[in-house]
Amino acid sequence: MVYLAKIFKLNYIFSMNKIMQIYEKLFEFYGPQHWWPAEDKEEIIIGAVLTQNTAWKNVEKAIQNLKAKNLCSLAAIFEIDIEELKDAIKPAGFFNQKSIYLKNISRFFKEEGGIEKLSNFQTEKLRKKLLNVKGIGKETADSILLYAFQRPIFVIDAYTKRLAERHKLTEKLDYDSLQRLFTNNLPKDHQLFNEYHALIVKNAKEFCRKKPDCKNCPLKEFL
DNA sequence: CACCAGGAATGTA
DNA sequence: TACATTCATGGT
Repeated sequence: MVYLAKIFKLNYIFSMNKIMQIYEKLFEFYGPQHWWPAEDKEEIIIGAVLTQNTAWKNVEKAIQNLKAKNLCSLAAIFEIDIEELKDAIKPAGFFNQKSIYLKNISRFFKEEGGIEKLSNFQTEKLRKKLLNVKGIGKETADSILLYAFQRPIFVIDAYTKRLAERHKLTEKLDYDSLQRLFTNNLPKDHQLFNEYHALIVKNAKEFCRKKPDCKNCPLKEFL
């Protein structure tokens, strides 16, 4: 029974919790989101840093600048002069810090022998290694784990927090509590976690930014 | 003009 | 542990 429930497309057979119901509603409304929007895993990792507290639109410009200079890889970022790196990522903001963060991450992957080697580590071990890199916090680490390494780790962001708040999914709104909430109420499926987080972002951008438009939101019935 | 965006590090009590 | 501050560009 529990095993069958892991096949999330059949989960409706069993009693669906609120977390799962919200996912079903979002997926029904928006369909698959095809995240992470990037050509390869290294671009995901780079984008994960660039998007820290930054509109994705600006990250896209920075990524394009990097690609135009053949800098959109960890090896290239490791080698390039940091001032030139700053110049390329400038549209994404916080370029003084992010240039250092990207250098740190590129050095980390170099020292660890690349993505292939790191793929051999268990998820929790890999997560701790990522968190040791200055510039990678919980959300960035989890984004990399989920979208680049395909690990079943649920990403919590400001949108997820606001969703849990508005729909009264829980009392405790800190990162770890929210992550446990979603993890404990969903089948541990990386593809499901992938879509769910992307759908939360999609929905927030469409109905919650600026003037909240709750009457047309697919989640209005859960308020 | 103010406010926010797919956060994290650092400092304070 | 629990908040407050700082970082910076570009869109609304």
